[in-house]
Amino acid sequence: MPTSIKENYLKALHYLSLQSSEISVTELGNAMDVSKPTVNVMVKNLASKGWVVHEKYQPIRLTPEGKRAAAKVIRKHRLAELFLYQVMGFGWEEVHAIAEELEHVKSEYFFQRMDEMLGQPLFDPHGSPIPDASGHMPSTHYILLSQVAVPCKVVVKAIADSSPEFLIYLNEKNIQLGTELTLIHKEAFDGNLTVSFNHCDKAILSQSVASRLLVDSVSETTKSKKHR
Amino acid sequence: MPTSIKENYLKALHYLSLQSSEISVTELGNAMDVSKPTVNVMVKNLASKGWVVHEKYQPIRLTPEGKRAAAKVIRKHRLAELFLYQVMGFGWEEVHAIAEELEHVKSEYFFQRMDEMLGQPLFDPHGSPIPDASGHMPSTHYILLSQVAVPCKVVVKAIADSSPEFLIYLNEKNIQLGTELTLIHKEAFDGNLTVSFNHCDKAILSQSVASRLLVDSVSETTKSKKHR
DNA sequence: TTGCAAAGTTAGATATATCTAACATATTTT
DNA sequence: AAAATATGTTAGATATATCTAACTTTGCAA
Repeated sequence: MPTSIKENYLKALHYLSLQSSEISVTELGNAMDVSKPTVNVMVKNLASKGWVVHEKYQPIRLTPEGKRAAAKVIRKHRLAELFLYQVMGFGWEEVHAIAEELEHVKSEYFFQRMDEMLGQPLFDPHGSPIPDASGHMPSTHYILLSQVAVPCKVVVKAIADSSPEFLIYLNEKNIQLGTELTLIHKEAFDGNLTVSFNHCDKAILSQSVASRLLVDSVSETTKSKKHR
Repeated sequence: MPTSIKENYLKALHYLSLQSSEISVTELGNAMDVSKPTVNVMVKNLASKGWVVHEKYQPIRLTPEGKRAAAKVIRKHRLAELFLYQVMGFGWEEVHAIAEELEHVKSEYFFQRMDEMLGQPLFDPHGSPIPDASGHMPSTHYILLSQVAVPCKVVVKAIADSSPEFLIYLNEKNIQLGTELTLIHKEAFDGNLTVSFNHCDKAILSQSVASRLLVDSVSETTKSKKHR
């Protein structure tokens, strides 16, 4: 069983692996907000547990067991977030911070019961998929709003940044998961996107915002309606 | 803010204080399952935080701030137990172990919300009173079943031992909080108590069991019906 | 009232997770 | 290709929480 600190390293390694499976000591140090020597020591430790592979001056890489261990922590985090949102009535901008603590609770029963109460949910309140109990991370195929070509119609599927600041911004703009955005114009200079939604709202979303929203394109033939 | 280990020492000190406000290093070591030197170091640490007073070779004593800090942890524990029982449907024999973890969650919102959802409850599933948010521990006046003179009628008000083993025993015997016990006979030799309850059940409760049940005597005039 | 056992303390070691300072290796730039 | 910069490692220190071994104090009993 990893300590909660090691669990946090595993999570960080998972998120960094999304960019590239090869992770540098510096990157991990920045992500965990610790010095490079600290990373060095910890990586040796994680390697001895079989969660990463690492050779001198080489990049760090999660092993399959490491990925599974990370997914189990992320499962707990996301189940907790959805529980806090759905059962306890917290706002989607509040759940992340509390889930950061709950994810380290060891009791499997606690999360099993959450899972049951929520009906084996597939997504957390920010649209991120919930890994299964055996540590399998579901894959998603969403794209960043910033990478969509205009004009186009898309649906907001997930949020790539769960910070309260960003979520409160979305609350104010009235953008939620499932909101259908019609992309009207993209400013070449700064990437600002003019969008309309909810049949009347209109907004200009900065590059910064667009790169934090994961969307799915709405095919004219309205075919795929799989999840949420 | 105490670390979760210090929170456990505070809890142990609270429970030992119920017997006598003067606590020995040995007692605390036994309660925490650590060596005496470990207690020594930790007590210095707790004293530097103002939670205990301790002079060389003297007994340890919780300060008012220490009592308040302990009560806050116990509040979290008991709120968590009731939440697990009432909202999440765990058995009263399961909640203690999970609450041992949840009590260390720092987020005040989490417990505030539990408190609201449960309607500012006064007692946990084992009948123990829930301290208020400012760290005030309510007093109770219940007596141990083992100390009641027979014949008599009493109501089970609280359980002095939340171990799954004991609670499962009570489940099997069909004894719950609120169960009215008619004490028929007390064996002088071993303290075995013959009791009847639920209008038909009868049981012989050992000294060991009777000393783990907190009861209130049922006055013939059926006056006080304050809590649960 | 002395002597010994129980209780408490000190000293020094270990494990985890962190740091800074100094050094080593890679990579990039000119 | 050499110099400069970035990246990574080693060594040694710190804080927390723990241990064992050895020593001290207290208090009871002979």
